[in-house]
Amino acid sequence: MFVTAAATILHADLDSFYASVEQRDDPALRGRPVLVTGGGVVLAASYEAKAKGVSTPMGLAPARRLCPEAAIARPRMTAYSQASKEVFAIFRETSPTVEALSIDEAFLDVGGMEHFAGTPYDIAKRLREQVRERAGLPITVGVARTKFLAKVASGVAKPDGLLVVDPAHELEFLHPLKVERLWGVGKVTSKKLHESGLFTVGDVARRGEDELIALLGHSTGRHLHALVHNRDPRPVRVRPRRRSIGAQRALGRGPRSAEQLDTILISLIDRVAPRLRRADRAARTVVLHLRFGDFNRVTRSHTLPRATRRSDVLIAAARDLLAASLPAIERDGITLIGVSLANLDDEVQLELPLDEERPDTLDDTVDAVRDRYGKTAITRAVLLGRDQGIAAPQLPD
DNA sequence: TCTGGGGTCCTAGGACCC
DNA sequence: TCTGGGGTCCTAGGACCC
Repeated sequence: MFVTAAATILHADLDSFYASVEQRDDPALRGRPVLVTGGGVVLAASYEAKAKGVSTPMGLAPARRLCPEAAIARPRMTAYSQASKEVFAIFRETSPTVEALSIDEAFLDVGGMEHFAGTPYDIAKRLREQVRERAGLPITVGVARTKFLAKVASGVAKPDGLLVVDPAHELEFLHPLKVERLWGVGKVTSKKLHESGLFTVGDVARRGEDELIALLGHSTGRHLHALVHNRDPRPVRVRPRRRSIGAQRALGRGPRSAEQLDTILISLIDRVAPRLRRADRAARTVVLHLRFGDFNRVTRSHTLPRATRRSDVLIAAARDLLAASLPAIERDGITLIGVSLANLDDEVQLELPLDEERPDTLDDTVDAVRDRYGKTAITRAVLLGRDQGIAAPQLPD
C-alpha cells in the first residue's frame, strides 16, 4: 500500500496557555514555576511547574507540596480571551480553513497552498514565529495527514515544538505510544484497556474491531479501532455554532437554605442569559446540574414549547427544576449548582432565501443550514416560514 | 488529591406518531 | 383483537476534552 495524500493538517496548541500569558505579562514570572489557580484547583501550570509533577486539575494544596516555590496567579479571563483573539487572527491569516477546538487550540488545513506559501513544515514554522513575535506566546504545532494524528503529534512535541509525521511512517510513529495519548481515551477507557493487557497503541491495533466493541461499547470501540489504524476521514471545517451555553458554581460543603439556592440560581441565569442574547440565540431546553454532598451528579431538564431568550422565563423553568430536587438536596447536601441552556435556535437564520422558480434550491439551502446549525434549527425554520406565509416547499420524508 | 468551569458527543428508555 | 416496524423528541446519565 502506498500513501498519496500529503500531511497538510496542522494542530496548533498554545503551551500552558493561561500560565504563558501570565509569564508574558509579568517578566518576574518568566523561567519560574507559575500556577494559575481558581476555586482551590490548578487551572494551568507553567512547564517549570509541570516538570515538578504538577498537573491540571490538581488541588492547590498538593500542587504546593510538589512545588513550594511556585508563584500563584489569579486567573485573568479577559486577558486570556484577548490573547486568544490575537492568536486566532494569526491562524486565519495562515489558512482560510481554521477549526477552533477551544480557547487555545485549533486545526488548520494548509492543503493546496504549497506554490505560494511553501510546504506545511514551512507554514508551521512561520506560524510559530508569528505567534511568538506578535502575541508573545509559545505554541506547539503537529502536522499530519489526519486531524487525529496532527493532534497526537502536537501532544508529543510539547512544549514549544514542531513535529511533522511523514505519511509513509505513520504507524511507526503511532504504535509505540501509550494508549492515553489517544484522543478520546480518558480514565475509564484506559483502565479497561489496561485490564485487558493493552498498554500501547500497537497493542490495541492488534485487536479486532469486534473485540474492542465488546470491551468498550459500540461507539468507543469503533472509534478507537479506526484511530489506532490512523483512519480519520474528518475534514478540517469551520465549526458549527455552539450547541449549549452554561454556568455553574461550586458551593463547598456547608448547608444551604432554599433561599440561598434560589439566589444562586438567579445569579447563574443572570450570567448565562446575557451571553445567549448577545450571541443572538434563543434556548428551548433548560438544564439544571446538581452535585450532591457525596459528589454524585445529576441533571434535570425541561424543554419549553418554544425557544426563549427572556430571563424571567428561564428563571421560572430553572426554579421548577430546583424545587423538584429540594428533597434530595436536603437529604444529601449540595456542592454544586449549574444551569445550561441547550437546544439553541438561531432566529436570524429563519429567513431562508428560497427561489420559488427553482425548487431544487431548497435542498441546497437545507443542506447549508443543517451543516451550520443542526437539524433542530432547520425544522423550526421551515415551520416559521409557513407561519409567515413564505413559500416553503415540503421537506421530503 | 477532597475535587473549577466551560463545553462536546453518545446511549438508552419511554412517549408519541404513522 | 392483537400486533409490527420505523422515526422523532424528551429526559437522564456518562465519558471525555481543555
